[in-house]
Parts: sequence; C-alpha cells; structure tokens
Amino acid sequence: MREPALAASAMAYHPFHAPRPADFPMSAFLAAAQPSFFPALALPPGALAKPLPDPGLAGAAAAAAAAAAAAEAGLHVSALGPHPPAAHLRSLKSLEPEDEVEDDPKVTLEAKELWDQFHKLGTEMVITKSGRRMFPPFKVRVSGLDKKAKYILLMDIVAADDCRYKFHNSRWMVAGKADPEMPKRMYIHPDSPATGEQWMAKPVAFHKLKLTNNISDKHGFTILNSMHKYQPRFHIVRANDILKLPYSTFRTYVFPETDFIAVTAYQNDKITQLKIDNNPFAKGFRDTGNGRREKRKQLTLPSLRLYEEHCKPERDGAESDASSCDPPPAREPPPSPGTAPSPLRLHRTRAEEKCAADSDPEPERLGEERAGPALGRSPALDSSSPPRLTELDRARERRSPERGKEPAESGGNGPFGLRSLEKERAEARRKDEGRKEAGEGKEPGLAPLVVQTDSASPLGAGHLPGLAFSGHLHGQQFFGPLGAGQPLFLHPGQFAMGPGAFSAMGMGHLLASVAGGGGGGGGGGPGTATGLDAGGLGPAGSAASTAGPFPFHLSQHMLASQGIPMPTFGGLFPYPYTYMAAAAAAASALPATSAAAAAAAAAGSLSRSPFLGSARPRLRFSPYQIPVSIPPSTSLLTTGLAAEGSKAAGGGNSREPSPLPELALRKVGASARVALSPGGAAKEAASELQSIQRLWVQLEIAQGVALCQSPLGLAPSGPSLPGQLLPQEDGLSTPPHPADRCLQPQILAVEGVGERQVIPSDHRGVCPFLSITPSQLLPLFEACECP
DNA sequence: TCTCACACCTTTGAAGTGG
DNA sequence: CCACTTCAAAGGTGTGAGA
Repeated sequence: MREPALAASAMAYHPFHAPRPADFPMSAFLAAAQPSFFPALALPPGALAKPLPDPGLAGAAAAAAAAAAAAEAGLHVSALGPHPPAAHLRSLKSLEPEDEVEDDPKVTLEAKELWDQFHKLGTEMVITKSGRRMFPPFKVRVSGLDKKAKYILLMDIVAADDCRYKFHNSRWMVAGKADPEMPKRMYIHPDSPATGEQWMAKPVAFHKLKLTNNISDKHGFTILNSMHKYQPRFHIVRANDILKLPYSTFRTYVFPETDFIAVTAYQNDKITQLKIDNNPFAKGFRDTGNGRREKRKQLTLPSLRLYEEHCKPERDGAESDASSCDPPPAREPPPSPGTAPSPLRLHRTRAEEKCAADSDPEPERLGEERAGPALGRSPALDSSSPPRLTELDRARERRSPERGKEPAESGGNGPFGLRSLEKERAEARRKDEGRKEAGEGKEPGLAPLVVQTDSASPLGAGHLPGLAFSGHLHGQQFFGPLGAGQPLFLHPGQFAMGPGAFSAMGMGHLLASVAGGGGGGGGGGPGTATGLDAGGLGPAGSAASTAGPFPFHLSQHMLASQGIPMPTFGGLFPYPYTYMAAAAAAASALPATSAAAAAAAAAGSLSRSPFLGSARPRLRFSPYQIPVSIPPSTSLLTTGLAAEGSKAAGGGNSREPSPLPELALRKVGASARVALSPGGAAKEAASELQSIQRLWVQLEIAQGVALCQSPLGLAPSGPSLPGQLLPQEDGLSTPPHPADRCLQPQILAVEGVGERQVIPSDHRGVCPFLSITPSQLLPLFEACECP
C-alpha cells in the first residue's frame, strides 16, 4: 500500500497532518492529508473543523470521545459501525472558529411576493456580455445568528437541471440536454465577514451580483448558459476569515421561487412587463405617457384593445393580485399545493426524460402558461401563440396611466430596498386599482403542474452532458498560461471592500492571488490584474501577492475553478469557486508543494451536486425539501476526475510540478472522456473508471467507514426523495425530518458507464466535499494494482 | 438566438446654498 | 458646522435593429 508514502507526503505539505495511525481509516487519513479538500469521502467540512479531543488519539478512544462530542453537538452517529465522525476529525486549531456558540440561523426571502409573481410566470433573467443584475434582487433576512460571531454570506447560482429550454408557444419547454456548464463562481457578499448582529440588522442583498453569458468574463460575474434553468442558493458560513471557509459549516438555503431561466432576450412578455413594472431602472418603459413605450403603444393600440376585450370577462370576477404586474396581496391564495408546486422543481429523472425528448409535451409545467390562468391569460390566448410583439403590446395596454403619476424617488434602501419594494407594491396596488377600474382583474388560478417525485435511478446518461465540456475548454481553462486573464471567481465587490472586510490573511491573499493570476501568473504582482480593479487591492493583498508561491497557486485554483464545469441539476460542481478560493487561501500558508497539493485537492472538491448535502447532520440545509434527484455517481466521479485531470494538467505549470497530478491526469483522462464520448475508447476508460469505483467501494464500504454518518445506514439504491418542496412554516426554518433524511448518506447506484456500481454519496445541498479526486484515488489505485 | 447602440431611468456623491 | 438642495456622472433598464 502507498499509505506510508502518502502519509509522508501529506505531512510534508500539511502542517496539521499527523502520521496515519494504523487504525485510522484511509478516508480519514486522506482527509487529513488534504484536510480542506476531501470531497471524495463526503467529509463534512464541519467535521474538519472539529478537532479531535486529542490529536494524538485517532483510535477508538478518540472516536468514542468524538462520538460523544458529536452526540452532544447533535451530530448523528453512524449506524454503520465504529466510525463516528471523529474518524474524520483533525485538529485544525488555527482554523477553528473561536468560542463557537450554537446558532440557529433562519433565513427569509425578501420580496417573496415579487419572487412568487415572477415564479408563476417562469422567471427569466437576462444575461448579457457586460453583465446584468438579477431582478428581483436576491435578498434575504437572516436571524438566529450568534450576534458576536462572524459569518461569511455567500450566494451562488447552480443549474436547476440538465436541460436546455426553449420558449415555444408562450411556454417554456425542454429543448434538449443542457449545454456544457459554464464555470461557476461563488459570490461572496462584500460585507463578509461580518458579525451576526450586523447581518441580522438589515436584509442582506445580493443585488450587485451580475449575470453574464460571457465565458471569458473577467469581472467575476456569474456565468450562465442562456436558455438554461438555474437556482440561486444562499450560504451562511460561520467563519471570521475566508481562510476558514473550507473548514466551516455551510448552511445552504434554497428558495425554490427564486429559480429562473437565463435568457439573452426576454421571451415571456409577461415577465418583461413584470420587470418593467417593478424595476425602478426600467421605469422609462412604463407607459407613463412620455417614453418610447408610449410611441409603441400608439402603434399597437388596436391589438391592445383587442386584448383588453379578451380579458374583460375574466377580470370582472377575479382579484387583481395575481396580475402579471402586481404583487399579490398577502391574502393571495397559493396555487393548489397538489397541483402546482414549483414547475421548475422537476425531478431529475423526469427532467432527464424531458431532456431526452426534445418535444416533450409537458409545457404546462413550465413557462408562463403554468401561471397563465392566474395571470388572466384568456383561453383564446392560451390556445394560440400570438406574435410576441402583439402580446407585449397587449400587456402594455393593460398598464394603467396612473403609473405615470408615481413619484420617481426610491426607497432609502436602494432601488430594491425594503422601502423601495414596499413602494413598488403600493404602486402596484394602485395600478391594480386603476386596472380594476379599467375592467382588468385577476385571472383564474394556476394550471396544475406535475412534479415528478419518482425516484427511479437518476443516474442516466442525462448527466453526462454536464461533463461534456469541450476539450477546448479544458485547454483554455486548465492548460493555458496563468496570465491569460482568467476570469475570477470572486466578485469585484470583494476588492472594493473596506479594510475591515476580509482579513489581510484571508482576502489579502486571495486578492493578491487574483491580481497575480490575472496579471501574469504566479509572478504577477499587485496591480497587474486583468479585468480587475487592481487598485482595490489592499496593502495586505499587494504584499501577499508578492510573497511566496501563493499567487501562483491561487492562480491555479482560479484556472481550475473556471474550467471545471458546473454539474447539472443533481450534478457535480456547486463549489468550485469557494473552495478554490479557500484552498488557495489555505495554500498560501503552505509551502509551494503543499499549495499545489491543495490546489489539486481543491479541484477535486468541485464535484458534487448543487443539491448534494453534507453528511454532517447538524448542518442547516435548505429550508425546503429539495426535490433531489440523485447525482450520477458516475458523473460525479467522472467529472471529478475530469476536473482533477484538468487540474493536474494545470498543475503542470507549477514551479514544482508534482508527478502525481500528471499521473492522475493520465489515469483519469480516459475516465473523463467516458462522459464525453461513450465510444470505443470510452469502454476502456469506463473500465478504468469502474476499477476506481470498485476500489472506492472496497475501501470505504468494506472498511465500514461511515463516510456519511448515517443512522439509516446504506441504501441499496438511490434514495427515494420526494420531489415536492416542503416549505417550512416560515419558509425558512430547517425542515425537521425530511431534511434530516436528506442528510443521510446514500449509496447510489451508478449508471452510465458500464455495469452498475455503487459508491457512497449523499445527495443534498450543502457539503462541498464530496467528490473523489484522482490525486486521492491514485495512491489507492496503484496500491491495489488496479488496471 | 445573440449583440449592440440607444433612450430613459435611478442612484450616488460632489458642489452649492442657507441657517 | 450642519442640513438641505441641486447637479452631473455613473450605471441599470428594456427596446429594436441587425447579425
């Protein structure tokens, strides 16, 4: 076995690593060797932050002690055997959260009514090359935090499924499989880290997050694919330094009503209208009587009048709260729970089926038509697909002239602030009244939407496209020179933060590295960043950028973070960015080799489903039951390997290139290709992959290592999860048991490559550490003399 | 389906003004 | 010095023509 060698190597590059005791599980050992990045074993990040009672005790005593501590902390203790979380715990004292106090964050979505309005229509978010903000803005109110503890709040946007959509017949329909995923980025709130008290003082807005379809974006915008569906996620990380990010507990919150389809041009006119009506910046397009809309309106009056004629009968007998433009009053009854849950929350398996059928005739689940009746769309309109302009004009015609009388001032909280929103709502109500006077009214309820909840094996070929990013991309993102001005995974806002924002130790390194990487590779100094306002770099960052190997390695991380594809729904890569960043930050404190190793490990940490969850039960996950479809383990592994391979290749530029990544690349390259082209060569790769998977199973299952501490034990097949969302009473609090169940680890059936295999995995939301990396596998691989 | 220039709008902060 | 107003620049919108 290679463990001794690995141990030595690990010790060489990780300050927290201790020699692997004989009875220390391989997984835990590897986790220790690459403490922040041990995704393969689904190691809860929080677990890493939990020190062993005695670092020297890795055996039963430590396990027992840790088990007790875990139980005390609410951790589940595995029912699988004598491997409590302690087996994975390492002492990371320097990265320990200080005087940790239990908190119980609750998160509520601001402007929920507005989100609901959009959601009913099938929210569209425009993405442009120069970046566009989200509207409605993603804004949450947080409570239950430890007032004195510091938190980092993050947001990311992950693929909601692996389908591509088209707007056809006024409906969003599946139009095939998703395109290769864009590199994903985590948006760290510019105020991070801040105390719980600060976060709770006011709603946390992510309105500065911008969406783009420019894959080479250098501004840190979130890159999305047009005509694809996405789900924003909100994360709370208790950490006072970004360095601690990978070791800290992630709490992830998903608000299903915030999902959207990225578009380069609005498809649904009702969405357009809703945006115009609610976005202060689009006020110029309201029919105030002096804008260009007025001119257009005049040109299209006939059709508009015709539309009004259509709508009159329905309006008379309905409330106005569900119009396409007006936020609903609080009394608005939700769509029938049994009929129309989020149409975007499609079960994965179902989504795959849909993707497979380009002309899937289930349009009622998507697009405006799902909300059409609720929006007053007349049957006549439903049955036909009027020209877009005509419909838009019709919608515009419904706008009340009163709108023009509205004051233009904005709320003190900004255009999308609370006051602003309230004002908008008031305005909307007034408009609604005016509309009522004009004969407009609410329209019938939502058409029922079918949410698939079957839990058939989701590990189909449908996941593979998520891995099928082109080799070109690989080369560009991974093999390209560091100074190629790679896009950044941190939002520019990070660089504009005050001196109190991130500590010099944390952000300083990151900033420096960002600058260095962008400016010309590891040697890049401050101010050389491309596409960044290097002037935003603080002294710490500047200093750090010139000190040591960190910038170089972070650049590596950045490259990888840009090149690793985000998995599709239930896919693989929700956390490339953050963990890249964190890895880089951590690496900054390590020797070059260790940083390289961290980078490699970080690359491997990218593989997981957007909704894959940590195995750490105490983590707070989505406030909703996520209609999880089980990530394709094959894809997961394959993608992870692909990523790792790419990463390894990127590491080839290292000053101290490690043969390991290269070897890993060789070994995993074929496996990665499996997902890309299941052709002849794929078989060989598939076989290789299977060997890895077998090894994996042997190591982790046969050893009885409870990678995912589960009171439920191992499931023989993919978990059967309800596809229905289970909003909590407040829509935010942690779902008691459904969520817990989701936290349970699963043994997932692997499909897609050769025979079925099982690898352990979990399937839900948070845990960024799930995938296995070649660098981690390789020693095992070789040790077992796998083919 | 995407890009871009455009007009229109809000936001923001500096400058000016008056008490 | 402070509060308030005014102004201009910056930046956020959807539009619509063209690719």
